Amino acid sequence: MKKLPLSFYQRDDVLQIATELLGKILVTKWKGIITSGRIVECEAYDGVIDRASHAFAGRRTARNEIMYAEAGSAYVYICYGIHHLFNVVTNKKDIPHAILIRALEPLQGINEMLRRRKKTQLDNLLTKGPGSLSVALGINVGHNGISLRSPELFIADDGFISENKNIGCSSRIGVESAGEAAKYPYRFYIRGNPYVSGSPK
DNA sequence: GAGTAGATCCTCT
DNA sequence: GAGGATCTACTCA
Repeated sequence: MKKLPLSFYQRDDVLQIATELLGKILVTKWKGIITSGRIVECEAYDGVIDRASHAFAGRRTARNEIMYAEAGSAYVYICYGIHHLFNVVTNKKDIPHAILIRALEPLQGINEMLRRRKKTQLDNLLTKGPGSLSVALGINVGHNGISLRSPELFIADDGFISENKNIGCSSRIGVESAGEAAKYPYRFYIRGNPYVSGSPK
């Protein structure tokens, strides 16, 4: 299992990167405690031309500044006052592409994830949905801007065979008010995986 | 099992 | 002052 190189994140095609992120492993290691999960669902946000993106039309504020930073950074922000959403920043500096990680399949540290989620038994809701997986992996806004190749938080490839992914594609979730952009087929997921959020298609 | 409402607070207008 | 890249519990069937 090895960390993804920066060149993985620095490419132009955010949709391509999003599909390739499926099957990769997101790992956090806070205070020596490792938790990890395989990425089974994500959504691409296509920078300034995507109305659903925080950076639509070049908006640049203190909150979304990280979207304009170097590829391979983590963009974490709070939604609805409660949920911490974890994004991967891609493309070159000053091009605000990002990919929202929406669901994981738990791998390591399941007991710790259960404790963080205040659950007693593993079910397929543990890391389903962007707010839930952030809690399970211990991610919060304090991690905004850190590198995805740091010792505490990184994305790795364990050789998951891409041909077996069986990738599904649909419109994004929770962006109904974004007009035309709400219809873009920018959500990608692994078909049949029980940890994918929303209704399976 | 499906549908709905409430939680809760930071950010930008 | 409004609204948001959501989750959960509760109702009803």
